[in-house]
Amino acid sequence: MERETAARLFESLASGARLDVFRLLVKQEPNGMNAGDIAASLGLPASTLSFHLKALTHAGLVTATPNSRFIRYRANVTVMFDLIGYLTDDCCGGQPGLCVDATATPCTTEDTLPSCKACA
Amino acid sequence: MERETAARLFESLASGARLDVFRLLVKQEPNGMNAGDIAASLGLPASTLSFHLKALTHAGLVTATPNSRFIRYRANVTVMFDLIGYLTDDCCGGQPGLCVDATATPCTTEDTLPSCKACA
DNA sequence: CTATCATTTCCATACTTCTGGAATCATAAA
DNA sequence: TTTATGATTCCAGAAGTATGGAAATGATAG
Repeated sequence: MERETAARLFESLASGARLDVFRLLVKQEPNGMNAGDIAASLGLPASTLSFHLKALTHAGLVTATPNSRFIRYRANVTVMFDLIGYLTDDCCGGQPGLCVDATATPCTTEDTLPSCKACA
Repeated sequence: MERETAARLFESLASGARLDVFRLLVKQEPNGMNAGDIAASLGLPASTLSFHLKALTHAGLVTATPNSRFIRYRANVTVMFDLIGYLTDDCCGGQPGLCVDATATPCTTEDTLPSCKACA
């Protein structure tokens, strides 16, 4: 991943409103939501939400697919995982056993999560 | 994690310079680096680097420990993993099998990575 | 005490982002 | 065609962020 791409992705998450939008869409995967439903769900004015949705889609964290008069927004979880991988890449210089022991459960199987690639 | 905390953390990563600094420190874990060495390594003016280090430490992603005339900076990987967990929390509404199948290797053991907690 | 060095703070300038009402666009139903 | 509705764009003011040279701070060595 390019550095400027990652910076743009993080910037698109650097506001409370956009975090709310993105996390809501992550929860709604893989169905997504219409802009109006997002606005109603979060209590945001339409123009404000549109501003933030544009930032998220332009960064690539969210996809927009028009459907008649509606536009369905979805979180792009692949990009999200790529971004996490970029952040944690070569963590601890690739030496195992140095990293934090954070407990968690992977998403689908035991080994499908991108993080700290070099620490294995 | 509080929403505003997460937004501040993402904002602290929303610039190419700060991404370079943080990723460099992630690689250097658990040793850290002095400000001067970071500046030399990345080719940044001292005042500019200080500005960005302040943003990272204020957000909590980086810790600073004075040591004689030097100040040693370290990446706070625990906060980083908490942030990843916040982003991926309740992914896909907690339903397994809906998420992307991203290939990766965990950091220390097979189950130490925080991500998509609800999808297990 | 003085010199030196690592780092931060100060400062002004330039630039970018955030917000939400009003206007606009686009699609679909009557 | 007219009307209603979902969604975006436009706009301007307010607020925040980035940059880097110069000055200040603070600690160590001689």
